Amino acid sequence: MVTGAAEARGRRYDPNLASLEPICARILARHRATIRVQKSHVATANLARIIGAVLHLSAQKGFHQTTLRDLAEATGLSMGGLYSYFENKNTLLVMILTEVATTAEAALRDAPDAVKNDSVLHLRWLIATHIRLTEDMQPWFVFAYMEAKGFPASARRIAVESELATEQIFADVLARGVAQGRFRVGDVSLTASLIKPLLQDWYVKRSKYRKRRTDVEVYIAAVTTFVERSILIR
Amino acid sequence: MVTGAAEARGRRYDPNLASLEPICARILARHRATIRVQKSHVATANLARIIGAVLHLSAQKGFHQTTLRDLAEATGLSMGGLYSYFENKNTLLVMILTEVATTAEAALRDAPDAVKNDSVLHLRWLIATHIRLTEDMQPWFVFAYMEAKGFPASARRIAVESELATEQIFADVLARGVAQGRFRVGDVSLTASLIKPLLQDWYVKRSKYRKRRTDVEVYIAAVTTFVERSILIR
DNA sequence: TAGAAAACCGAGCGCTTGCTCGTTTTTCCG
DNA sequence: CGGAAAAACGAGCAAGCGCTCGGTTTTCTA
Repeated sequence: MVTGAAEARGRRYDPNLASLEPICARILARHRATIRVQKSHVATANLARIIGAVLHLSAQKGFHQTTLRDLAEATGLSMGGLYSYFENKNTLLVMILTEVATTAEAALRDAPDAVKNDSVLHLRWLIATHIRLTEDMQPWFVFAYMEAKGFPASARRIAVESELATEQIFADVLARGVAQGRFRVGDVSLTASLIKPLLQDWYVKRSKYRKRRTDVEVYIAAVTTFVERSILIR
Repeated sequence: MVTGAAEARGRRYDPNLASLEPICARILARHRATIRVQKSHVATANLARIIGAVLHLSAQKGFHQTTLRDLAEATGLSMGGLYSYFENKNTLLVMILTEVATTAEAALRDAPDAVKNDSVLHLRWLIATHIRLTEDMQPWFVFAYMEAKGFPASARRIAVESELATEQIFADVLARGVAQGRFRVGDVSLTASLIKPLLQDWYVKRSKYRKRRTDVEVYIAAVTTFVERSILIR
């Protein structure tokens, strides 16, 4: 069971992808035009504090219930100071959503060639990478998952399209595996939609698994086994 | 594949469980002490309008973003009129959460005896019943799933405990099936936690499946096949 | 180290929110 | 039909919201 896990474990995604400061440097670059603070290291550091606080507070009471006064207190900045980093509260939401979407896509499309050539290994790699990435960026993914609703259609679309893009990556691998006679799958895209929630459960219900002391790698192994028993041709 | 679906399909849950008016009659009974409107049919009818509107508006913009003025307009009642049916906005949330929790538990514990005796049939029945129930009460379950967070710990506990109760029902059947030599399952409670998100996906991402024209029964069959291939001993 | 530029500050503005309460309308029944 | 009980009404209140802007502090450089 889960043979070849070693190969799949071999190369992970770039760790810079999932660390707060590098992410905020990328956000800064993307929003250079509207962020009024000039010095990059100051801007990056404060963005990290702001977004860290947004993620933390939103996880507790939700984004809408998080006020800018809460945020000021948590970051040590003032009301006015905050507004040098974003033009309005919605911008904050969009910053996070787009960053989650692009990071997820970048990480999942970056499989090593050796893995890409073998659909079984590739699926295994995708499962492991998705779970590890969302483990490292748990607050980000929870935020994108929970707060996307009820917002400017533009923001919602980012989240929905990202979800579909991820699903499509899985569907492609499934289709390839079927063509190669490795997988037995009735409806490829429906099966991909069944795998997705197995991956999402890890970050959406993270506290449940923490309480049960379920390890990430144990969860990865469980999902992998569960999926492979279901679709692998032996 | 999915043989014996006929038996499992034989008896469904009581349809009164999932219809708006009967549910609101139950809510009325539970909150008789605090609801100031005396006549039962008036109270039930208006409760149905109020809660229907809450579910509808919350699905669009979230519970917190739904104002009592929105609610007044949607129901045709006045601000003051609304307050004859609940003491504050949180009560509305608690009403819905508790009703979802008790209904889910009642429906899932109500398997026919013939089904209960066979762990494979029982698991099949649980999957089908869960998906059908959440299909019929989709707005309710989405509400409980999305809005539970960031609220008086009491309300959150209702949701979390309900989730665990459901999971336990599945775990029990899995354990029985393992004991009877019908299922091969490494970790019973971990497997139960993997089945749960497969069921939840149906109502959480309902619009995605609607867009793809995936039928409920097709989804039930897909989940059943997926799970059984994974754990059934052939 | 002086002075300009960059960063930060926070009281205050207009507006919305949950909720109340004195009043009006509707319902019911002798 | 009349009058009391039940139900519904909606303007108004205090509190809290996102956001601004004139002023202060910090940082950099010449």
